[in-house]
Amino acid sequence: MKTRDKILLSSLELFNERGERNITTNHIAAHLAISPGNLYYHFRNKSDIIYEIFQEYEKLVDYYLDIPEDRPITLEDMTFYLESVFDGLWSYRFFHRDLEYLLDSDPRLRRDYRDFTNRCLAAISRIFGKLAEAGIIQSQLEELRSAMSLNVWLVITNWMAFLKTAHASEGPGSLSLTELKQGIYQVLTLELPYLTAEYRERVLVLREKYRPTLPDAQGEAV
Amino acid sequence: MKTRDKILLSSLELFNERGERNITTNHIAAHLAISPGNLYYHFRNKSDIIYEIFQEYEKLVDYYLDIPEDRPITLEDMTFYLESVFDGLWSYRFFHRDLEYLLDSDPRLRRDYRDFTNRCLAAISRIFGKLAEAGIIQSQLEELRSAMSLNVWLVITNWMAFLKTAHASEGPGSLSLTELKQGIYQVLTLELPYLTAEYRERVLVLREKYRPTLPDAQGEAV
DNA sequence: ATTATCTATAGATCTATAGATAATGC
DNA sequence: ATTATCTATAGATCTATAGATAATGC
Repeated sequence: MKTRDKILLSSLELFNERGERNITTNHIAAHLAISPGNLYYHFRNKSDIIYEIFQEYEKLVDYYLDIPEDRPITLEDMTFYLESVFDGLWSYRFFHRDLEYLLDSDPRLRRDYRDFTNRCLAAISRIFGKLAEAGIIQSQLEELRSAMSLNVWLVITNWMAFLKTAHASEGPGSLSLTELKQGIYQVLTLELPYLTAEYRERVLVLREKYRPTLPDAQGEAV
Repeated sequence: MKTRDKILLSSLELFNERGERNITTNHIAAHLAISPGNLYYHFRNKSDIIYEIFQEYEKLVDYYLDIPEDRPITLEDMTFYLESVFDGLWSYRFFHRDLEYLLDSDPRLRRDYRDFTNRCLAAISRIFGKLAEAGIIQSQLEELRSAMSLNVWLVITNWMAFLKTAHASEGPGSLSLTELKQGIYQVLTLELPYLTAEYRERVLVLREKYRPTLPDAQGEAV
C-alpha cells in the first residue's frame, strides 16, 4: 500500500479512536513510523487529509442512499438504508464529533458538507415518499414530510453524541457498533404514528430488535 | 465586578463567539487586559473555568424545567419550557459544540453532565405526562413516552449544530436566537400525531409561528 | 498580613519547510 | 531524472509557575 493511502487510513483510525482534536500530524507520522517531513510531502496539512477522508465518507453514503426509481420500496430496503447509514457514521465517527470546527477551518469542506446534508435530507424525504407509495406509512403533505425528514436526520446524527455523553463509561472503545445501531430504535419511534395498520405489527417487531439493552438512562433519573 | 467573575463572563462570551477550541487562557487574559498570571491566580486552568460555567448553565435549565406538581399544565407552559430551553442553549451555545472533548477532559463534568441529561429527559417525560393529563396530547405507554422524550432531546440539542453546518454563511454572528428558536417548529412536528382533536388547531397555529423563514435547505437539494 | 496582580520565563508542543540523501523508473 | 524519504530546525504558540510588587483590610 502506498504511503499516501496509509496516511489516510491511519489518520481515520486515530481520529476515530482518540478524536481529531487530540491527533496532530506528529501523531500520525509516529504511528506510521515515518518522518513528519514525509507526511508533509504527501499532504499540505491536516485539513487536506480530513478533506480527503470526508470525500470517501460522502461517496460511501451516497452509494448507500441510492434510491431505486424503477421499483417500489420494501421494509427490507428501509432496514438496509438505516443499517448502512449507521455503518457509515461508525466508520467515520470522528467526523461529526468535531464537525463545526472542521467546517470553520476549511471552506471547501463547509460547502461540500452542506450539499451532502441536503442530498441526505432529499434521500430521506424520497424514502418517506416511497414508503407511502408502498403502503407502509400514510402519505404526508410535502411540508410535513420534509420536517419529518429533518427530524430523522437530527436524531441519526446526534444519536452517537448522546451515547458518548450520556453513558457512564468513557474511554476509547466504550462504544460499540451494536449500541450505535440502537439509534434505529429511535428513528423507528418517529415513524410509529404514521404506519399503516397493515404494516404496524411488522415494524414493531423490527423496532424491537434494536431496543437498547443497556440500563436505560432515564431509569436512573431523579 | 470582581476579576474572577469577569473571567467567567469573558470566557463565556469568547467561547460562544469563537468556539472554546479557539480560545486559550492567553486570549481570555488579553481580552480582559489582565496578565495570564493573574488569570491563573483565580483559576487552576481552563477546565475549571468551563466547569463553573457549566454549573451556571445547569442551574439555569433546572430552574426553567421546574414542573409544577400542584396544577395542570397548559399550552402556555409548554411554550415557556420550549422557549426557555432554547434560550439556555443560546446563552451557553459553546458548550454543546465541543461537548465530547470537554467531557473527556474533565471527569467531574462528565458525571455532572450525565446527571443533567437524565434530569432533562425526566423533565421532558413528565411534561408529556402532564400534557396527556391536560388532554392536550393522547396518553402514551411509559415505554413510548421515554423514547419520544429522547427524540425531543436529540432534536433540541442537535438543532443548533444543524443550523451552523447546513447553512451557507459561516462566520461569527451568522446565527440568531430567532433562527435557533425555529427548532421549536421541529419539536412540535414530533408532537403532531399525538395531539388531541381538541387542541390540534391551537398547536398548529403555535407551530406556524416558528416556521423557518430562511430558504429551506431542502429546496436547494438535487 | 493578606489578597491581587504583574513580569518573565521554562518547558512542551506543533506546523511546516529547507536541504540532503535514498530509492525508483525510464 | 524523478519520486520518496529523512534530519534538523525555525518560528509560533500555550500552559503554568516562580518571584517580585502593588493594593487592600484589619
